[in-house]
Amino acid sequence: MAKDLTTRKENYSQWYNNLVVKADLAEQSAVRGCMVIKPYGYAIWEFMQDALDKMFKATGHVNAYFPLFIPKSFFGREADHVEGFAKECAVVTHHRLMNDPNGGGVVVDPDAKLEEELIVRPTSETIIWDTYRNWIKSYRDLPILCNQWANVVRWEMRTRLFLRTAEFLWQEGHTAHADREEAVAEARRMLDVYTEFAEKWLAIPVYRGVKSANERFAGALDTYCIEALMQDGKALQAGTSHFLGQNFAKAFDVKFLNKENKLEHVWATSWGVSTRLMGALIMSHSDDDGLVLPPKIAPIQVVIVPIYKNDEERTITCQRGAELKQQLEAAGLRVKLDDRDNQKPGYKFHEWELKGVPVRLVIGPRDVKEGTVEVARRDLMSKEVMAYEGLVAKVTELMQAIQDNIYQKALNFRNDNTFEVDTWDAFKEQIEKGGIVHAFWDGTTETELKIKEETKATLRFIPLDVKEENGTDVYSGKPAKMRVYFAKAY
RNA sequence: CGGGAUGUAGCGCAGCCCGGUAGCGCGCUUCGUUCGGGACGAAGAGGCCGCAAGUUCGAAUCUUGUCAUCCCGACCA
Repeated sequence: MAKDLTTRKENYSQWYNNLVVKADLAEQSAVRGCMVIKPYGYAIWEFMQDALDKMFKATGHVNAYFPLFIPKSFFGREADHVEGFAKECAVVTHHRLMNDPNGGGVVVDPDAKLEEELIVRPTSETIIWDTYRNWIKSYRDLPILCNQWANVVRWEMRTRLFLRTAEFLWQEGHTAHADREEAVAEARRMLDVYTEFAEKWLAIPVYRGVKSANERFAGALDTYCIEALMQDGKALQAGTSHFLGQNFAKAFDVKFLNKENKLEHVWATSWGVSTRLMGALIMSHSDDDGLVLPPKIAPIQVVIVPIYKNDEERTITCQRGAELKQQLEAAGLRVKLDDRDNQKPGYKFHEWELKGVPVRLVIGPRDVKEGTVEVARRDLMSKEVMAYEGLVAKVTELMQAIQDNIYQKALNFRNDNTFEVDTWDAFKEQIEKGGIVHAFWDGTTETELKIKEETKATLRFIPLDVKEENGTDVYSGKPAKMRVYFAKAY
């Protein structure tokens, strides 16, 4: 176990907070609820951004940027939307500071009050749809497939590093379409993109589904989601894609002339993932020794640690290490040679394990003489001695093997912790223990809320293409047509 | 917004009950010895004790106020 890292069993939430800070991913800032993302954590986010951005572009999307500030009046236009976000908005009321004439330091200049307050965006539907009105006149202007990488602010009561911060980074796609079918297809397509990203890159298996009316995004007709299961048995919503219908087009008067020369409202989607994925990544794979990063998004994929007793040995092992680094980099790997002279090998081993580097190569004088290298895997915490010859190919293969193993392990955990239950007692008992529960639901919000009240479990999603079958609701005992998934969630 | 807790060196903490001018561990700096799983020795640097009043000859310590943060809930990506 890593020094000073709380174990998961001891206190899962403390383990998480501890790990985020110790692995140098992020730390609390001077501003309540806002974090500083440190270089190592930000590097992971950049790999996420890079992969997602490529996938967005491959599916025909382009990037744009819209303002941070939104006129207050915009929020009133869509009733559900304002209700959903009103309680967590940061509001700008003034535009100038001054020195307090009474010597109280810098104060807000009361003469600099804004005519209309500005809301720091909690999400950008309103400002974007106000803009789209000017962009869209004809069916020939559609579809619009825009994404933006941005920060947003939601004034949360209680925050946690990456999982829920007052300010967070995300991408938000906002698309406009000529008809309903195309918009629904777009929302579904982006759910596919998120699924692929979560599973192939982050090695996080996800369930795909649609939210109940109660859990739907404010202003959406349908909210599709990917849900992941964390190691403590709680679910985490990892991404959402919304079919917005014509709600925003109506609220912002966005119409187009169709082929029949008739004026119609535009159909919309929006979809996003955030730095919350960092939290999902950490909680899916990491252990009591620290982070476990899937090779595809690990800022450092291979770390090389030289072992030596004197200057001469230091020279030859570092030389061999540098040579190996060059070869690995030529093969496209991200490599760090840890030639610091002020730390002993043991210290370095623990540090890189804490930071989740997938593979560690150790080169001592013995290895140089015998043409070998010690190869250690972070995911298995195993090590073996391999020949220096042909090592590049072996390490390259290891990357995929580790990526697959991490995914498989998470998938097994997820499957082992998804339970089908048919009685209310079994439901309560299982929710208490943790995991995802698959049970019959009568389809009413009333039942959903009662279940939440009594067990704190929420209806996470209704599976896509859910099969209709007859059963009885696990709570109400009323006839039910389908099984859905419940869990306690982040 | 309810409940709990904490503010003393970069980090983690002790000292407070019983007032007398601040200490420990880690880290940091320099030198030497070390180096195949978190090294050791020696010598150093670093703090108006969250802030503001009050009591007192004297406050990290007592009183009052205030600010902030963290944790657990309710709400949310």
